[in-house]
Amino acid sequence: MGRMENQELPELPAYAERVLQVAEQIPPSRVMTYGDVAEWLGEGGPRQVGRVMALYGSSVPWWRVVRADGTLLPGHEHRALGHYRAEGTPLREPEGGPARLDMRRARWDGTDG
DNA sequence: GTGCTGACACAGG
DNA sequence: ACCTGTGCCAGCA
Repeated sequence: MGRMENQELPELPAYAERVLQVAEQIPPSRVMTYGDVAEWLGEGGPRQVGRVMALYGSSVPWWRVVRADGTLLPGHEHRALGHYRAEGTPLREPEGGPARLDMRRARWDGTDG
């Protein structure tokens, strides 16, 4: 047949694959914003990265890709917070207020050092 | 084709 | 600190 049946995985858009690959590189206790990922990739924008994470993010450490203001994902706060505490991600937890990421300390610029 | 939506970002008030 | 409007861009009805 003139057709490769080497189709082990569902076809993932190339861009989505790159986004997920970046997400996997984020070290524990660190985060990148959607915009950071897009900029690091040099392609797409924060909304496109957000779409990829919404559709395919479950296969990578999704809690390490966050909004720029450090607020937690609505509907996933509890799960995300569990991960942050477990890996020691810098948080700001005001008394009686919603926990947020301390972006100044947690943000990772993509350089390993 | 047009218009709305969205795991966003930023500037104002 | 919070809310609102605007810019952004791909996907979808």
